[in-house]
Amino acid sequence: MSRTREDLVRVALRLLDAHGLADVTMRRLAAELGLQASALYHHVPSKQVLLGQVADEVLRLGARPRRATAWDDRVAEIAHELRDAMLAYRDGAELVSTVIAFGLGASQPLEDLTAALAGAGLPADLVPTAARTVLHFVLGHTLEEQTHLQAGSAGAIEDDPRPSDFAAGLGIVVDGLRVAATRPGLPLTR
Amino acid sequence: MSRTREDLVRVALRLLDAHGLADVTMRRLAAELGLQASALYHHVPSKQVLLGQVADEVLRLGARPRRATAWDDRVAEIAHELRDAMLAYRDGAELVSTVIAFGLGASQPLEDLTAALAGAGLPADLVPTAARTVLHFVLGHTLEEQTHLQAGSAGAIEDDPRPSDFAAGLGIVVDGLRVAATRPGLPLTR
DNA sequence: TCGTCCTCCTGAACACCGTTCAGGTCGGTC
DNA sequence: GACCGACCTGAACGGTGTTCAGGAGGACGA
Repeated sequence: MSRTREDLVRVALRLLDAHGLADVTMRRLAAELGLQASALYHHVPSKQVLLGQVADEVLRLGARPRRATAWDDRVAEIAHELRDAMLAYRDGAELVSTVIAFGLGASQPLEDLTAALAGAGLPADLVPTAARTVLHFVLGHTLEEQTHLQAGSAGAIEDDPRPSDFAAGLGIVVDGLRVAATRPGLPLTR
Repeated sequence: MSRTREDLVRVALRLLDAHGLADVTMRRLAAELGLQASALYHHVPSKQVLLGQVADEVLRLGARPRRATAWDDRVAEIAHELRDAMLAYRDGAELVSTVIAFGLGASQPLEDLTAALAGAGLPADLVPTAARTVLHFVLGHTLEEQTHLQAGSAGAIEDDPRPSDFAAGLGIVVDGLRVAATRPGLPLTR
Protein backbone atom coordinates (compact mmCIF):
# COMPACT_ATOMS: atom_id res chain seq x y z
CA MET A 1 0.00 0.00 0.00
CA SER A 2 1.74 3.07 -1.26
CA ARG A 3 1.50 6.59 0.02
CA THR A 4 0.36 9.58 -1.98
CA ARG A 5 1.60 13.11 -1.91
CA GLU A 6 -1.61 14.03 -0.11
CA ASP A 7 -0.69 11.62 2.68
CA LEU A 8 2.64 13.37 3.15
CA VAL A 9 0.99 16.77 3.33
CA ARG A 10 -1.66 15.54 5.74
CA VAL A 11 0.82 13.89 8.09
CA ALA A 12 3.22 16.83 7.87
CA LEU A 13 0.41 19.13 8.90
CA ARG A 14 -0.40 16.94 11.87
CA LEU A 15 3.26 16.89 12.82
CA LEU A 16 3.43 20.67 12.50
CA ASP A 17 0.49 21.23 14.77
CA ALA A 18 1.67 18.70 17.35
CA HIS A 19 5.37 19.57 17.60
CA GLY A 20 6.06 22.79 15.71
CA LEU A 21 7.83 23.66 12.48
CA ALA A 22 11.32 22.82 13.77
CA ASP A 23 10.23 19.25 14.38
CA VAL A 24 8.79 18.72 10.92
CA THR A 25 11.73 16.73 9.69
CA MET A 26 12.01 14.44 6.73
CA ARG A 27 13.06 11.63 9.05
CA ARG A 28 10.23 12.25 11.53
CA LEU A 29 7.71 12.55 8.76
CA ALA A 30 8.96 9.32 7.22
CA ALA A 31 8.84 7.53 10.57
CA GLU A 32 5.27 8.70 11.05
CA LEU A 33 4.45 7.07 7.72
CA GLY A 34 6.42 3.92 8.44
CA LEU A 35 9.01 4.76 5.78
CA GLN A 36 12.65 5.65 5.39
CA ALA A 37 13.39 9.32 4.84
CA SER A 38 14.71 8.67 1.36
CA ALA A 39 11.34 7.24 0.31
CA LEU A 40 9.76 10.69 0.65
CA TYR A 41 11.76 11.88 -2.32
CA HIS A 42 9.68 9.67 -4.56
CA HIS A 43 6.66 11.83 -3.77
CA VAL A 44 8.17 15.27 -3.36
CA PRO A 45 11.27 16.84 -4.88
CA SER A 46 12.39 18.61 -1.71
CA LYS A 47 11.34 19.58 1.76
CA GLN A 48 10.78 23.18 0.66
CA VAL A 49 8.24 22.13 -1.95
CA LEU A 50 6.51 19.92 0.59
CA LEU A 51 6.26 22.79 3.05
CA GLY A 52 4.83 24.92 0.27
CA GLN A 53 2.04 22.41 -0.16
CA VAL A 54 1.49 22.23 3.59
CA ALA A 55 1.12 26.02 3.63
CA ASP A 56 -1.41 25.82 0.82
CA GLU A 57 -3.31 23.21 2.81
CA VAL A 58 -3.36 25.48 5.87
CA LEU A 59 -4.91 28.21 3.78
CA ARG A 60 -7.35 25.82 2.11
CA LEU A 61 -8.57 24.51 5.45
CA GLY A 62 -9.04 28.07 6.69
CA ALA A 63 -11.08 29.19 3.71
CA ARG A 64 -14.47 30.67 4.44
CA PRO A 65 -17.34 31.89 2.28
CA ARG A 66 -16.88 35.52 1.31
CA ARG A 67 -19.89 37.66 2.01
CA ALA A 68 -18.73 41.25 1.69
CA THR A 69 -19.40 43.30 -1.40
CA ALA A 70 -17.76 46.67 -0.70
CA TRP A 71 -14.05 46.56 -1.52
CA ASP A 72 -12.92 47.64 1.93
CA ASP A 73 -15.08 45.06 3.68
CA ARG A 74 -13.75 42.48 1.27
CA VAL A 75 -10.15 43.39 2.05
CA ALA A 76 -10.87 43.13 5.77
CA GLU A 77 -12.59 39.81 5.21
CA ILE A 78 -9.61 38.36 3.36
CA ALA A 79 -7.20 39.71 5.96
CA HIS A 80 -9.11 38.18 8.84
CA GLU A 81 -9.48 34.88 7.05
CA LEU A 82 -5.75 34.73 6.37
CA ARG A 83 -4.90 35.57 9.96
CA ASP A 84 -7.33 33.02 11.37
CA ALA A 85 -6.08 30.33 9.00
CA MET A 86 -2.49 30.85 10.12
CA LEU A 87 -3.38 31.01 13.80
CA ALA A 88 -5.28 27.73 13.53
CA TYR A 89 -2.03 25.72 13.33
CA ARG A 90 1.05 25.87 15.46
CA ASP A 91 3.72 27.92 13.69
CA GLY A 92 1.22 28.51 10.89
CA ALA A 93 2.23 32.14 10.49
CA GLU A 94 5.92 31.32 10.31
CA LEU A 95 5.25 28.58 7.78
CA VAL A 96 3.07 30.67 5.50
CA SER A 97 5.35 33.71 5.77
CA THR A 98 8.47 31.87 4.74
CA VAL A 99 6.68 29.99 1.99
CA ILE A 100 5.44 33.29 0.60
CA ALA A 101 8.82 34.95 1.02
CA PHE A 102 10.54 32.22 -0.98
CA GLY A 103 7.76 32.08 -3.55
CA LEU A 104 7.01 28.40 -3.02
CA GLY A 105 3.25 28.65 -2.68
CA ALA A 106 0.53 30.42 -0.73
CA SER A 107 -0.05 32.85 -3.55
CA GLN A 108 -3.82 32.85 -3.19
CA PRO A 109 -4.10 35.61 -0.57
CA LEU A 110 -2.15 38.08 -2.66
CA GLU A 111 -4.31 37.29 -5.66
CA ASP A 112 -7.49 37.66 -3.63
CA LEU A 113 -6.35 40.98 -2.20
CA THR A 114 -5.40 42.19 -5.64
CA ALA A 115 -8.80 41.24 -6.99
CA ALA A 116 -10.58 42.95 -4.12
CA LEU A 117 -8.54 46.12 -4.56
CA ALA A 118 -9.13 46.22 -8.28
CA GLY A 119 -12.57 47.59 -7.52
CA ALA A 120 -11.39 50.23 -5.06
CA GLY A 121 -10.86 53.03 -7.53
CA LEU A 122 -7.14 53.16 -6.87
CA PRO A 123 -4.74 54.26 -9.57
CA ALA A 124 -4.12 51.04 -11.48
CA ASP A 125 -0.40 50.99 -10.86
CA LEU A 126 -0.98 51.27 -7.12
CA VAL A 127 -3.09 48.12 -6.86
CA PRO A 128 -0.21 45.61 -6.62
CA THR A 129 1.59 47.78 -4.11
CA ALA A 130 -1.58 48.18 -2.07
CA ALA A 131 -2.25 44.43 -2.07
CA ARG A 132 1.27 43.65 -0.90
CA THR A 133 1.07 46.33 1.77
CA VAL A 134 -2.01 44.67 3.25
CA LEU A 135 -0.41 41.25 2.92
CA HIS A 136 2.77 42.35 4.68
CA PHE A 137 0.77 43.82 7.51
CA VAL A 138 -1.23 40.64 8.03
CA LEU A 139 1.83 38.39 7.86
CA GLY A 140 3.97 40.56 10.12
CA HIS A 141 1.27 41.14 12.68
CA THR A 142 0.16 37.54 12.84
CA LEU A 143 3.70 36.20 12.99
CA GLU A 144 4.43 38.41 15.97
CA GLU A 145 1.09 37.61 17.55
CA GLN A 146 1.57 33.88 17.22
CA THR A 147 5.14 34.02 18.49
CA HIS A 148 3.99 35.84 21.61
CA LEU A 149 0.98 33.60 22.05
CA GLN A 150 3.09 30.46 21.92
CA ALA A 151 5.79 31.95 24.14
CA GLY A 152 3.08 32.98 26.58
CA SER A 153 1.48 29.56 26.68
CA ALA A 154 4.93 28.17 27.54
CA GLY A 155 4.76 29.88 30.92
CA ALA A 156 5.84 33.49 30.51
CA ILE A 157 3.57 36.43 31.16
CA GLU A 158 1.90 37.91 28.12
CA ASP A 159 2.65 41.60 27.82
CA ASP A 160 0.92 43.01 24.78
CA PRO A 161 -1.44 40.89 22.83
CA ARG A 162 -4.69 42.75 22.93
CA PRO A 163 -6.95 40.97 20.49
CA SER A 164 -8.32 44.21 19.06
CA ASP A 165 -4.81 45.06 17.88
CA PHE A 166 -5.17 43.33 14.56
CA ALA A 167 -8.39 45.10 13.69
CA ALA A 168 -6.88 48.44 14.69
CA GLY A 169 -3.75 47.95 12.60
CA LEU A 170 -5.79 46.74 9.67
CA GLY A 171 -7.99 49.79 10.08
CA ILE A 172 -4.97 52.05 9.71
CA VAL A 173 -3.96 50.37 6.47
CA VAL A 174 -7.48 50.36 5.06
CA ASP A 175 -7.89 54.01 5.98
CA GLY A 176 -4.75 54.69 3.98
CA LEU A 177 -6.18 52.78 1.04
CA ARG A 178 -9.38 54.82 1.23
CA VAL A 179 -7.36 58.01 1.11
CA ALA A 180 -5.48 56.80 -1.96
CA ALA A 181 -8.76 55.76 -3.57
CA THR A 182 -10.59 59.04 -3.04
CA ARG A 183 -7.68 61.37 -3.71
CA PRO A 184 -8.23 63.47 -6.84
CA GLY A 185 -6.91 61.06 -9.43
CA LEU A 186 -3.56 61.53 -11.04
CA PRO A 187 -3.62 60.48 -14.67
CA LEU A 188 -2.98 56.74 -14.85
CA THR A 189 0.25 57.15 -16.82
CA ARG A 190 1.96 59.04 -14.06
CA MET B 1 46.15 37.24 20.91
CA SER B 2 42.57 36.64 21.85
CA ARG B 3 39.46 37.59 19.95
CA THR B 4 36.74 39.83 21.27
CA ARG B 5 33.04 39.58 20.80
CA GLU B 6 33.32 42.54 18.45
CA ASP B 7 35.66 40.54 16.25
CA LEU B 8 33.09 37.79 15.96
CA VAL B 9 30.37 40.24 14.99
CA ARG B 10 32.61 41.99 12.49
CA VAL B 11 33.72 38.80 10.79
CA ALA B 12 30.20 37.36 10.85
CA LEU B 13 28.97 40.48 9.09
CA ARG B 14 31.65 40.12 6.43
CA LEU B 15 30.72 36.47 5.99
CA LEU B 16 27.04 37.40 5.72
CA ASP B 17 27.65 39.95 3.01
CA ALA B 18 30.01 37.70 1.07
CA HIS B 19 28.15 34.38 1.16
CA GLY B 20 24.66 34.92 2.57
CA LEU B 21 22.93 34.05 5.81
CA ALA B 22 22.83 30.31 5.17
CA ASP B 23 26.62 30.24 5.01
CA VAL B 24 27.13 32.07 8.29
CA THR B 25 28.01 28.96 10.20
CA MET B 26 29.75 28.59 13.50
CA ARG B 27 32.37 26.43 11.83
CA ARG B 28 32.90 28.83 8.94
CA LEU B 29 33.05 31.78 11.26
CA ALA B 30 35.56 30.01 13.46
CA ALA B 31 37.69 29.05 10.46
CA GLU B 32 37.68 32.65 9.33
CA LEU B 33 39.07 33.60 12.72
CA GLY B 34 41.57 30.74 12.82
CA LEU B 35 39.71 28.98 15.61
CA GLN B 36 37.78 25.84 16.33
CA ALA B 37 34.01 26.21 16.37
CA SER B 38 33.84 25.40 20.05
CA ALA B 39 36.04 28.39 20.87
CA LEU B 40 33.28 30.75 19.75
CA TYR B 41 31.21 29.69 22.74
CA HIS B 42 33.67 31.48 25.01
CA HIS B 43 32.58 34.77 23.49
CA VAL B 44 28.92 34.18 22.73
CA PRO B 45 26.34 31.93 24.38
CA SER B 46 24.70 30.80 21.14
CA LYS B 47 24.49 31.47 17.44
CA GLN B 48 21.11 33.16 17.87
CA VAL B 49 22.54 35.73 20.24
CA LEU B 50 25.44 36.33 17.90
CA LEU B 51 23.07 36.93 14.98
CA GLY B 52 21.15 39.34 17.16
CA GLN B 53 24.29 41.37 17.62
CA VAL B 54 25.06 41.19 13.91
CA ALA B 55 21.58 42.56 13.20
CA ASP B 56 22.18 45.39 15.65
CA GLU B 57 25.44 46.13 13.89
CA VAL B 58 23.69 46.27 10.51
CA LEU B 59 21.29 48.86 11.91
CA ARG B 60 24.08 50.80 13.63
CA LEU B 61 26.07 51.03 10.41
CA GLY B 62 22.99 52.21 8.55
CA ALA B 63 22.15 54.95 11.03
CA ARG B 64 21.83 58.46 9.66
CA PRO B 65 21.24 61.87 11.18
CA ARG B 66 17.54 62.56 11.60
CA ARG B 67 16.47 65.88 10.18
CA ALA B 68 12.67 65.81 10.03
CA THR B 69 10.55 67.52 12.64
CA ALA B 70 6.98 66.76 11.59
CA TRP B 71 5.88 63.36 12.88
CA ASP B 72 4.96 61.98 9.47
CA ASP B 73 8.25 63.03 7.93
CA ARG B 74 10.02 61.48 10.87
CA VAL B 75 8.21 58.19 10.41
CA ALA B 76 9.12 58.18 6.73
CA GLU B 77 12.72 59.01 7.61
CA ILE B 78 12.97 56.10 10.05
CA ALA B 79 11.31 53.74 7.58
CA HIS B 80 13.68 54.66 4.77
CA GLU B 81 16.69 54.41 7.03
CA LEU B 82 15.67 50.96 8.19
CA ARG B 83 15.07 49.77 4.65
CA ASP B 84 18.37 51.15 3.40
CA ALA B 85 20.27 49.64 6.31
CA MET B 86 18.85 46.19 5.59
CA LEU B 87 19.42 46.45 1.84
CA ALA B 88 23.06 47.40 2.42
CA TYR B 89 23.97 43.81 3.35
CA ARG B 90 23.18 40.54 1.65
CA ASP B 91 20.24 38.89 3.39
CA GLY B 92 20.08 41.91 5.70
CA ALA B 93 16.30 41.99 5.64
CA GLU B 94 15.98 38.30 6.42
CA LEU B 95 18.46 38.63 9.26
CA VAL B 96 16.84 41.66 10.86
CA SER B 97 13.32 40.28 10.39
CA THR B 98 14.05 36.99 12.10
CA VAL B 99 16.00 38.66 14.88
CA ILE B 100 13.06 40.96 15.53
CA ALA B 101 10.57 38.12 15.29
CA PHE B 102 12.40 36.11 17.92
CA GLY B 103 13.03 39.16 20.09
CA LEU B 104 16.81 38.77 20.09
CA GLY B 105 17.70 42.34 19.20
CA ALA B 106 17.06 45.07 16.65
CA SER B 107 14.58 46.75 18.94
CA GLN B 108 15.71 50.27 18.09
CA PRO B 109 13.51 50.81 15.02
CA LEU B 110 10.32 50.00 16.91
CA GLU B 111 11.34 52.32 19.71
CA ASP B 112 12.16 55.09 17.25
CA LEU B 113 8.86 54.66 15.45
CA THR B 114 6.98 54.67 18.74
CA ALA B 115 8.72 57.87 19.78
CA ALA B 116 7.98 59.53 16.46
CA LEU B 117 4.33 58.51 16.62
CA ALA B 118 3.94 59.73 20.17
CA GLY B 119 3.74 63.24 18.74
CA ALA B 120 1.19 62.43 16.07
CA GLY B 121 -1.93 63.08 18.08
CA LEU B 122 -3.04 59.48 17.88
CA PRO B 123 -5.13 57.95 20.65
CA ALA B 124 -2.49 56.82 23.13
CA ASP B 125 -3.46 53.18 22.99
CA LEU B 126 -3.10 53.17 19.23
CA VAL B 127 0.54 54.27 19.23
CA PRO B 128 2.13 50.83 19.77
CA THR B 129 -0.14 49.28 17.17
CA ALA B 130 0.66 52.05 14.73
CA ALA B 131 4.39 51.68 15.27
CA ARG B 132 4.26 47.94 14.69
CA THR B 133 2.11 48.41 11.62
CA VAL B 134 4.76 50.63 10.07
CA LEU B 135 7.50 48.24 11.15
CA HIS B 136 5.74 45.22 9.66
CA PHE B 137 5.29 47.05 6.39
CA VAL B 138 8.95 47.98 6.17
CA LEU B 139 10.17 44.51 7.09
CA GLY B 140 7.77 42.69 4.79
CA HIS B 141 8.31 44.96 1.85
CA THR B 142 12.09 45.01 2.15
CA LEU B 143 12.32 41.27 2.68
CA GLU B 144 10.39 40.68 -0.50
CA GLU B 145 12.32 43.36 -2.35
CA GLN B 146 15.68 41.96 -1.34
CA THR B 147 14.66 38.38 -2.15
CA HIS B 148 13.65 39.45 -5.65
CA LEU B 149 16.71 41.61 -6.09
CA GLN B 150 19.05 38.77 -5.18
CA ALA B 151 17.10 36.24 -7.24
CA GLY B 152 17.22 38.69 -10.12
CA SER B 153 20.95 39.20 -9.86
CA ALA B 154 21.33 35.41 -10.05
CA GLY B 155 20.14 35.46 -13.65
CA ALA B 156 16.35 35.48 -13.67
CA ILE B 157 14.26 38.27 -15.08
CA GLU B 158 13.01 40.81 -12.58
CA ASP B 159 9.28 41.21 -12.82
CA ASP B 160 8.11 43.77 -10.30
CA PRO B 161 10.61 45.76 -8.36
CA ARG B 162 9.78 49.32 -9.21
CA PRO B 163 11.87 51.39 -6.83
CA SER B 164 9.04 53.80 -6.11
CA ASP B 165 7.05 50.93 -4.68
CA PHE B 166 8.37 51.35 -1.18
CA ALA B 167 7.53 55.03 -1.03
CA ALA B 168 4.05 54.33 -2.38
CA GLY B 169 3.32 51.59 0.14
CA LEU B 170 4.70 53.68 2.95
CA GLY B 171 2.51 56.53 1.76
CA ILE B 172 -0.56 54.35 2.12
CA VAL B 173 0.33 53.46 5.70
CA VAL B 174 1.18 57.04 6.66
CA ASP B 175 -2.05 58.26 5.09
CA GLY B 176 -3.85 55.80 7.32
CA LEU B 177 -2.00 57.13 10.34
CA ARG B 178 -2.97 60.68 9.41
CA VAL B 179 -6.61 59.65 9.25
CA ALA B 180 -6.39 58.07 12.69
CA ALA B 181 -4.64 61.16 14.03
CA THR B 182 -7.16 63.67 12.76
CA ARG B 183 -10.29 61.66 13.40
CA PRO B 184 -12.52 63.22 16.06
CA GLY B 185 -10.96 61.69 19.12
CA LEU B 186 -12.54 58.88 20.99
CA PRO B 187 -12.00 59.19 24.72
CA LEU B 188 -8.68 57.60 25.61
CA THR B 189 -10.23 54.96 27.84
CA ARG B 190 -12.18 53.35 25.06
C1' DT C 1 4.20 -17.89 -19.55
C1' DC C 2 8.09 -15.17 -19.74
C1' DG C 3 10.62 -11.06 -19.68
C1' DT C 4 10.63 -6.36 -19.12
C1' DC C 5 9.46 -2.04 -17.16
C1' DC C 6 8.10 1.01 -13.61
C1' DT C 7 6.73 2.35 -9.05
C1' DC C 8 7.86 2.28 -4.43
C1' DC C 9 10.94 1.53 -1.19
C1' DT C 10 15.46 0.27 1.76
C1' DG C 11 19.92 1.03 3.70
C1' DA C 12 23.95 3.26 3.55
C1' DA C 13 26.41 7.10 2.85
C1' DC C 14 27.77 12.23 2.18
C1' DA C 15 28.57 16.53 3.89
C1' DC C 16 27.12 19.25 6.86
C1' DC C 17 24.95 21.57 11.35
C1' DG C 18 24.83 23.68 16.63
C1' DT C 19 26.43 22.53 20.86
C1' DT C 20 28.93 20.19 24.90
C1' DC C 21 32.82 18.71 27.36
C1' DA C 22 37.27 17.09 29.23
C1' DG C 23 41.47 18.65 28.96
C1' DG C 24 45.55 21.69 27.92
C1' DT C 25 48.18 26.13 27.55
C1' DC C 26 49.43 30.45 29.12
C1' DG C 27 49.44 35.10 31.35
C1' DG C 28 48.77 37.38 35.44
C1' DT C 29 48.02 37.62 40.52
C1' DC C 30 48.27 36.42 45.56
C1' DG D 1 56.18 29.34 43.23
C1' DA D 2 51.46 27.88 43.32
C1' DC D 3 47.08 28.95 41.76
C1' DC D 4 43.41 30.68 38.87
C1' DG D 5 40.86 32.15 35.21
C1' DA D 6 40.55 33.20 30.28
C1' DC D 7 41.10 31.09 26.03
C1' DC D 8 41.39 27.46 23.13
C1' DT D 9 41.68 22.35 21.10
C1' DG D 10 39.90 18.00 19.61
C1' DA D 11 36.58 14.83 19.88
C1' DA D 12 32.18 13.63 20.22
C1' DC D 13 26.79 13.70 20.31
C1' DG D 14 22.77 13.75 17.97
C1' DG D 15 20.83 15.49 14.74
C1' DT D 16 19.84 17.66 9.43
C1' DG D 17 18.53 17.42 3.96
C1' DT D 18 19.70 14.86 0.19
C1' DT D 19 21.69 11.20 -3.08
C1' DC D 20 22.25 6.74 -4.83
C1' DA D 21 22.71 1.74 -5.88
C1' DG D 22 19.85 -1.79 -5.59
C1' DG D 23 15.80 -4.81 -4.34
C1' DA D 24 10.79 -6.31 -4.23
C1' DG D 25 6.71 -6.71 -6.66
C1' DG D 26 2.88 -5.74 -9.61
C1' DA D 27 1.39 -4.57 -14.46
C1' DC D 28 1.67 -5.41 -19.10
C1' DG D 29 2.90 -6.57 -23.77
C1' DA D 30 4.86 -10.37 -26.62
